[in-house]
Amino acid sequence: MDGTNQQRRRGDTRQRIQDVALELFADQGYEKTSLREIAERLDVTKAALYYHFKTKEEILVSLFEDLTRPIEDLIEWGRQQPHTLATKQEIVRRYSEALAGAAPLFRFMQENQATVRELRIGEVFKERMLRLRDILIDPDAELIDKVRCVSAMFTLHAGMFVLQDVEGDPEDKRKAVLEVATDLVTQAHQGA
Amino acid sequence: MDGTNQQRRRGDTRQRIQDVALELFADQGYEKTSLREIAERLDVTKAALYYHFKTKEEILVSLFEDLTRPIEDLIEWGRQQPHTLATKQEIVRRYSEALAGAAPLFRFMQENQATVRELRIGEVFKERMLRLRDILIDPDAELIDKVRCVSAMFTLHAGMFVLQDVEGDPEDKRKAVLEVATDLVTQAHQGA
Amino acid sequence: MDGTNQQRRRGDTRQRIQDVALELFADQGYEKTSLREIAERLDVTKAALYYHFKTKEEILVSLFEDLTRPIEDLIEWGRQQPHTLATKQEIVRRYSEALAGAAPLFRFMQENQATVRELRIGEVFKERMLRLRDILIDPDAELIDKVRCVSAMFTLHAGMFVLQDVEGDPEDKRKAVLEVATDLVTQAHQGA
Amino acid sequence: MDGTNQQRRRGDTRQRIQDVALELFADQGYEKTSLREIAERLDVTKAALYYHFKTKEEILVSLFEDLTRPIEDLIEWGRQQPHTLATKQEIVRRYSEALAGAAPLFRFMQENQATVRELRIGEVFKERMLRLRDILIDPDAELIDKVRCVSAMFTLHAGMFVLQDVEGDPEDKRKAVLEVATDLVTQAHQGA
DNA sequence: TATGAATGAGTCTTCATTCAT
DNA sequence: GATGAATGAAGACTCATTCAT
Repeated sequence: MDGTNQQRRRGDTRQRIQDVALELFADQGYEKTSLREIAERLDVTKAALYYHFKTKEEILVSLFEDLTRPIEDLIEWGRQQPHTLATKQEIVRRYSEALAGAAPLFRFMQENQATVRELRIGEVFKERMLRLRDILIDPDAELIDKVRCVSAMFTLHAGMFVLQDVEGDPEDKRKAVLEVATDLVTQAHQGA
Repeated sequence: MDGTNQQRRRGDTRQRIQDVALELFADQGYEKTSLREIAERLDVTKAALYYHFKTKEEILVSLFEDLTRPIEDLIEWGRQQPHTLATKQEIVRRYSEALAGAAPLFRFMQENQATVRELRIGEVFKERMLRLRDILIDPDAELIDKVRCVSAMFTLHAGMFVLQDVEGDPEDKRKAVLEVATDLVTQAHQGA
Repeated sequence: MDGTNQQRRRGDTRQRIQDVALELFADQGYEKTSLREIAERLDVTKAALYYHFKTKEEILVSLFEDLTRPIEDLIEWGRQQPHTLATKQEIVRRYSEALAGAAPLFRFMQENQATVRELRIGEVFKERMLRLRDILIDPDAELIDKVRCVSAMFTLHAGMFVLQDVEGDPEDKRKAVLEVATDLVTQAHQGA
Repeated sequence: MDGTNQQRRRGDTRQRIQDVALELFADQGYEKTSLREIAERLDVTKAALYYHFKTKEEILVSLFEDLTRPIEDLIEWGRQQPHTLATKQEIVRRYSEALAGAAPLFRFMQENQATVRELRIGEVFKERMLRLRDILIDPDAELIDKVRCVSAMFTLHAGMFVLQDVEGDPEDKRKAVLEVATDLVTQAHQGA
């Protein structure tokens, strides 16, 4: 009976560590999640974690890299497009989808900014956000339009989590969030 | 010269603890800030902190209570007004000002959500935000208008910090953020 | 209304400290009772305790001295009597009464022996017990009779506390304990 | 020479912790024995203790469980016997032996009652003593006979430690204590 | 692929005590 | 007859990390 479970666990320990770690990081925060806790949940020893990852931070880095590759790709694609309104709207649309695919990670990033800032992924993430901003808004745009863009990005990032206690279908909510963000970017593009 | 310092330190240690704690909490996060660090900065012993505050969390609670009283008052005021568009705009305007007066604390709340959620102030803050939301938007409004309101609140909370690397006068930035938030609330009020 | 209380508290703080301390020491043990706790119960500051007593241990010493004076006197009296059976029985009877008059302290001594042993009163108490033993039993008596005497003393000391969960009038219990102890001493006196 | 020591230390650290802890607990009391002290004696770090035991209390619990199993068994056996005088005497005899096998622990329990009462083992121990009492004496017996039984138990528990400064062979002393306890139980059984 | 055993640095917190006022 | 403010030492406990096996 346990045989199947044991079998299945062969070879995918690394993946299971990532899964549990992400869940706990997102739930409790990075600092409050200890390697002991992760190990206990998986029924392995702490030392086993160190076979798969060099440090605690490395677990997070691996999650970040694995889960945000689509976003990295999206942004790189965006930089090579003409910065038309259509492109911007397309970017926002695809960004919204990408976020939905890695929701727990982004919830984590959102809720642990102080911690993330000190970590390796903090730098990477920040720089990525700046590249995204530079696609969505011209550096010479009016201040208020910059704010609109930043607001759109924030809405995308945080919208979902904050709406958790609002009733309604998650996909409907995502669409609503997307629409508001698109509006903001559109207004920003057209200037006051 | 030390004489004056010593003199001045008489009786205001509690305040000085709060000041240093807020700075460190906002800078490094709650968990990464140890009481040892706070004490060292003040050149007192850890035990001295415990003379003034019962626990580490109490320091944070005291900061929260001292600094967010105007906001609590504002929200209570708002609940007693008719929920007209004008009221909503007034609330947003005054909220923006109140936030500016406690910027470091709000930066802290924003960047340490995972931590704050487990703390006593997390509950209080969340409940306050819900009250604010209920002033800004009708519970029966369209989903998208709810999102607009939430987006407005987020814009106010996070706008300033995210714009830190954008050049420009802080007060100008605040005005821009306020304008975007006001727009969102206004759109939300008028429905699609 | 508080005036009377305040009035009454004038000048008897020392006594009140002793009362509260004894209660807490007996209830929770010496180490687990902090001066903070005592002070809080009395609604004074810790420093006030130090006005009346030089150290924590001194509070205990004062309790011991105040409450065990009758016992000290009793033992001194006993030493000057002829060591007849009648004397021994009389000693036991009066010891039982003396104990009842300082029950909380003796409960404390009984339940905190490890602690008391390291304290100043430990030595005094032990030496007193040896003097009592030497009254109750001849140094050349059979081993078993010595045990009987020690057992009698223990019965007196611990009997009451252990019988707390037995129903019945406290004074009846004391009488029963006294009778058993007297029996033991009598048997010891008469030898096998 | 250190080689052998090192060798020997492999794998029996848990046991060594228990040994040292029991010695120190019995000697100085529970509260006055710090984990630092235990660790230093063993030449390991405090953290090593926490690898083997979850808390300080757990060390004590493990000692209690390991050392009092025979007593638990004895009492369970006793409950299933008819409560005749012979059974009672047999119980007392075997209890005396069991105590001798765990003398330091019982000395500890005896001398740290206030502390033990607040600990997990306090409950267990108290309940065990009540079961023993219920074997030795009928709940409807005269008060004085109840006292005799309690006195017998106390004599067994405390007798040995108190006789430490009396000269004589330890086994002789144990026998004498046993005899006094047996007498008391016998008298109690036969009623006044 | 893991585990068992351990470490060193650090955490928050509590305590008895002191002393100027 | 007390308080306010502080200290130094110590407490139990947790953590990320290491390494021989």
